[in-house]
Amino acid sequence: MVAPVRVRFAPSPTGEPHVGSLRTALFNYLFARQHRGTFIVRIEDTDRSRLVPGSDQRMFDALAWIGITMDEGPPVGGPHRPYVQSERLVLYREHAATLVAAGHAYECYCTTERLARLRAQGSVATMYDRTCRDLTEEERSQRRASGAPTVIRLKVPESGTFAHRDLIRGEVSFAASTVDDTVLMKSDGFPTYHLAHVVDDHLMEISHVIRGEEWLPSLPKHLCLYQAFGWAPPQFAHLPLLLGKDRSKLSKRHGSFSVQRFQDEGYVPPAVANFLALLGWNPGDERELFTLDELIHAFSLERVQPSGAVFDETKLAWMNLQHLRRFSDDEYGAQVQMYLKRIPSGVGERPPPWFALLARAVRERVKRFADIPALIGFVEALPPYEPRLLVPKKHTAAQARDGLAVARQALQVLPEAHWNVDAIRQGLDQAGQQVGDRTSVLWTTRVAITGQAVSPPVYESTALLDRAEALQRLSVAEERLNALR
RNA sequence: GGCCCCGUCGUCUAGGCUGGUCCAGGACACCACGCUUUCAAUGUGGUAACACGGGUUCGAAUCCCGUCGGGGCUACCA
Repeated sequence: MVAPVRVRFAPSPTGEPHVGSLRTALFNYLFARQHRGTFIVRIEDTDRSRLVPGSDQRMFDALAWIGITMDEGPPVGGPHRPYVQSERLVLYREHAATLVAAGHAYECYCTTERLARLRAQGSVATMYDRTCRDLTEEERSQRRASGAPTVIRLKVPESGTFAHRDLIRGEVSFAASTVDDTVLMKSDGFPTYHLAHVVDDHLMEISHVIRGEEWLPSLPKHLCLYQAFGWAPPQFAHLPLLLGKDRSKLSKRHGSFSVQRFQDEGYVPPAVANFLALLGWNPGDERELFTLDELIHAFSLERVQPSGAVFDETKLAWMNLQHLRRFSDDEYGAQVQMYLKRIPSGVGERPPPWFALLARAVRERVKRFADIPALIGFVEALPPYEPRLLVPKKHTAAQARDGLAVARQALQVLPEAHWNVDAIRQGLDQAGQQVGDRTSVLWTTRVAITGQAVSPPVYESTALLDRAEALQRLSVAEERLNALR
């Protein structure tokens, strides 16, 4: 019987949730669910200077948005509460004291100024010079009496090797001589990430630590801590980094990659989850469209790649369209309605059927909801256009005038109650037959209705307008055509 | 500088552990043509990669060594 799977996602509440964090959360979640394990969220807020109030809640919202549910964490509680590190300070102090008492850690009285100077001059080694490591008891009480700020440092063995079998990279090892005597407890009484993380993971019985590759260099420190405490370390899996176009770690330099931004641009949660999952993982066959549930079944840590992955938004957009297709017109319309309400779109109040119609008009020509407003701007106001635009290529103004006239007649006979796409399509198609030239009917109508050469389909575009408004625009167009010589 | 990780089409990747079926497969993007007298979507076709150099072997994208390249970390931040 193997130990139950317990994984955790441990974000720092330092700002807007980022897609990189979301991916780490997702991999942890998929792994937990697949193994019928437990997914825990823990807030790592040990750095008071970088704390941004409210960002923990933003992160919970981002997780919920993409469909990740947590089994233990600040909002839901759990057997190992509290799940916020700033509320667990006593625990860290006790454990740090234990380490000092056992000779695995020591107090350090060096000032930050001295340490900075040390780093500045030493171009070779940037590690702590261990000045306070072997002080006598007398020397220590002397320093303490002088009121010097104190930190606690890990006493790393001078020789030996820290090795571990990473689930994604295989054997990784570090010579103890290259491992720094890291600070465990800061002078403000808060633990550093290293101490808090190891203590919590052990206390919370974490079985697998799945985190970004940027943590790989601190693995030996953590292994050293487990050793010092006499605890068995969990398994580790270091995920490949998410990269920008220039192949460096995704950061602000590359623009915004906040979860918020993707919501604002109208990407849907299953598409984002699908895309993020495929960054560094693949199912081993040629499938690439997955729902969250399908991901849970297909996922495996063994199939996660070790090399970094460039975040290609073009592919995300394509994938978004694929997921958008799973909505019916009504569902799609409802989503768009909610979306347009969130952003300033210029689209006024409309009944749900109107949005279903809108869905029909735009759904195959839009990859993200953010592209919709530009496509349907003509609905609220007819854009100015050159009368010449009404004349199709290889046609004369007279032909256009005829086509338009027949089109208007065909639509005019439609009563208000029959003002719908099907009737409009029928009317215009018949008009086209009557004239014997579809182009002169359809093209002129398109321009008259939308004021543009490029627009959603004529029938839908026309139906999106009120009957009176549509007829009005056709009349206007006829006049412009008449004025054309 | 030091430590560590990584290296297949522009991008995401399959294949590598168990060498031959890979003159390297799929997807996004791109190009061409078809459909549609809009745009898009879609269909068909196409361009495009095993970083380099040595080994091992009858045979290497696959194993070994080296080089080069890229990235991460190097705080009383996570």
